[in-house]
Amino acid sequence: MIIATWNVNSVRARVEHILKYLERQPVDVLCLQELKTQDADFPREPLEAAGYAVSIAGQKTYNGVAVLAREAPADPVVGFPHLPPDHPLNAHKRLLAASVGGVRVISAYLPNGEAVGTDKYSFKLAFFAELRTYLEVEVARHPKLCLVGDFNVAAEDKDIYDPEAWAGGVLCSEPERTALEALRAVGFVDCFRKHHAEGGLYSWWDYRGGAFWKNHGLRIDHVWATPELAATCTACEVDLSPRKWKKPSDHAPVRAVFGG
DNA sequence: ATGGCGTACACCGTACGA
Repeated sequence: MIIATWNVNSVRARVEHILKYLERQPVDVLCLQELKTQDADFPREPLEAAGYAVSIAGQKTYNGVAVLAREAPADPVVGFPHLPPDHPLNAHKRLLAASVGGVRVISAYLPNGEAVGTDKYSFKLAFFAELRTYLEVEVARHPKLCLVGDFNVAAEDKDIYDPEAWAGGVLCSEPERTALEALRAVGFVDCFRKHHAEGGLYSWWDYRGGAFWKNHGLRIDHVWATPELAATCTACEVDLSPRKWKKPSDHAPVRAVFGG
C-alpha cells in the first residue's frame, strides 16, 4: 500500500496538479491538507473520475483536510471525537481519520502558530496536547495507524536549511519540538527518517525569493506509522516534481510504500 | 528587511500562511 500526503494550498487551485501527480505517481491513499474549500465546492468529480473515492472535512476559506483512496475510506471521523463539536479545538477542520485496507489513516493539518508568544502559538500547543490524548486512544484501537500531514514543526535542525536563522522561532521552538516528540512517543516511527538519515531534504519552501531553487526549505510534512506498520515501510520519499510545475503549492507531496 | 509570494473573499484591500 502506498500512502501519500500533500498540503496543496487550495484544492480548487491545485486540482490539475493533483490529477497530474496521481497519473505519474499512483497511490492507494492520498491525504490532502489546506483545502481552503467547503465540502460543496470540493472538486469531487475529476478526482472520482481518476479512480479515487473521496472523504472530506472542508471549511470555507481556511484549513480543510481530505482522504482520497482507491477504495472508499471507511468510518470517517472529523476532528477530535472526544470533544464537543463546538469546542474551540474543533472549530478548525484540521483532522480527518478514515480506514483503508486495514490501515487507520489520519490526515492532519496542525496549526501554524504564527509566531512564538502569540494567541495562535498557544492554540497550536493546545492542539498538540489534545492530539496526544486522541492518538493514545487511536494507537490502542488501531495497531496499524498512519498519521500523516503538515505538522508545522521541524523536528531537528537538519530539517531546516538555516537552523541558526530559525533558532527559537515558530516551527522549531523548544515547546513545539517537545510537543511533537510527545506525539511521536505515543508510539510512532518517522517513516522518512527510517530511510533517510541525512539533512537537506525538505517538504516546504517559501514562495518568496526563489527559495525552492536554492533549496531553502523545511521538512514539516510527515508520514508517521505505528511500529507494526512502519516495519513494512520499504521507502519514503519527497516528490520534488510538483513543486517545479507552474503555480505550485508551496509544499511537496511525501509518499511512503508499505508492503507485506 | 515585517518584505518577499500566493490564495480566498470581498472589494479595489485584508487575513493568513510557514
